[in-house]
Amino acid sequence: MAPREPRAAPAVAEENTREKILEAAGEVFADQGFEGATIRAITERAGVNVAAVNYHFRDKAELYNRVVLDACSVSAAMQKTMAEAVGSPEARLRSLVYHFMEYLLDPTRPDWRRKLKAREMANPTAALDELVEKNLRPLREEFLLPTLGELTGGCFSRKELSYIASSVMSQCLYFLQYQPIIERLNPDYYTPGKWNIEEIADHVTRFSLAALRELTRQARRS
Amino acid sequence: MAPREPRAAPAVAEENTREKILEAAGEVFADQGFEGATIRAITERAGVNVAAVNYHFRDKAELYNRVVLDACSVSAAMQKTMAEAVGSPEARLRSLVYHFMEYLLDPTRPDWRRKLKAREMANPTAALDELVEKNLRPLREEFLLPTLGELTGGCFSRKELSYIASSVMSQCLYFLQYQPIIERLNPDYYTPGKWNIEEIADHVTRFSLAALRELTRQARRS
DNA sequence: TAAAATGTCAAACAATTGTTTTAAATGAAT
DNA sequence: ATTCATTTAAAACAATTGTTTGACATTTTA
Repeated sequence: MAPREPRAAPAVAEENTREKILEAAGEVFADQGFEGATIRAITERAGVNVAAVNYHFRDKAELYNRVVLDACSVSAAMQKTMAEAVGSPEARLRSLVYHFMEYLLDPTRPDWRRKLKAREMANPTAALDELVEKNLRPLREEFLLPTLGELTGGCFSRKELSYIASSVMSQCLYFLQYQPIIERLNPDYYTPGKWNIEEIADHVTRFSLAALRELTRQARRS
Repeated sequence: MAPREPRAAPAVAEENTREKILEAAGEVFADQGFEGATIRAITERAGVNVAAVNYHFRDKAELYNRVVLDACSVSAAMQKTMAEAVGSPEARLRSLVYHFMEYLLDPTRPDWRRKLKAREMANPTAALDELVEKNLRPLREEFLLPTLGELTGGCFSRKELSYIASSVMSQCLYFLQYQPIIERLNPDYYTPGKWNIEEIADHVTRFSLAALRELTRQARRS
């Protein structure tokens, strides 16, 4: 029997069984993937009964969906800081890049969220659609593209701007998705788990702004 | 269900069972991942018996290893074209980007290689070490970093150059790894499965060269 | 030609999978 | 105290998993 709407206060003592499952499932799914993770591994780590998953969530698939959406949902805090971004287009781009990277790499949160995002992007399920529509597309359409348009003074078509936006976003995403490669390729100045977000965001912004300035200059010349 | 094959003569000569398994395993592993793929799905697609996998390969794990290493090995052709790259640093960077993207996206080969690479990078096994050491590091150390050094006239430290190299590579890798996102984000000018490598490589090169030129100019000014 | 070797197959194996069932607790409402 | 929905737990379920078995057919070897 499925749990009904919280009409009244939760009957039995701990509502935390559900939360314990979500937390444990995040770790196991990130490590083993959807197929590799077993309900028994999840419930064991959570210290609850096997049947709890099918009770609190319809089945394994819905549990996975819930976990992915929770892990990928952009925090309200970031939404706000981006919406509030003011000042010169350069400053706005810098703020955008910084907060996007902060969202991607957030070192204050357990690392399984990063793994799960990477896994989902490399091997998408239905959850990716929501991730794109709710997080990435608004970021791009409402903040990134307009800002890039300003920075280039309307010199470029939408398609060209789209490519440029990809170049900016790709640099941010690189440090999320390719962490296993970066660890191997740059062991000299990369210490695992400790991202220098400030430094990375600074480079990405500088590199991108430099490209934009030069591209605009070239476009104006012709 | 006994399709009753026409007494297919199985004997010593038929080495192609092994090849059929490898090909089918590539597709299934790319689609379902290691855990999600079942030996029965593989052998069914290959049109061979279930026991064939355990006969020709020790077990499922060894089959996966064999498939991944085959898929990720860089072609000798690309090694050669990169080694032969001559001309101005700008031309060399362009050639580098183009051939790297060609290696990543190679549309003449079945798409499961791309998927498998993406999967491996997001969720590395021991095979990733070989991929990095044999493919990515030589590319970076022998071709990318020296070329970038020339283009910036020695204005930057190794660490700064390393960041710049990351920016260039990230743009290339983006179109490999984030294909599911690109499909959703840019349905207007992206047609699934048909990459315009020429166009993408052209943009990446132009964007990167523009950034390098402006960055160098700024560095010289101070 | 006889015997060993090789490759393939259907069938069965033991283990594990996600899920369901059944029953026992628990706390709030009557 | 009784009722009742909600939550947990143990056991059983049917299906699927990777792997092994043993027989059969073919080739190679001697």
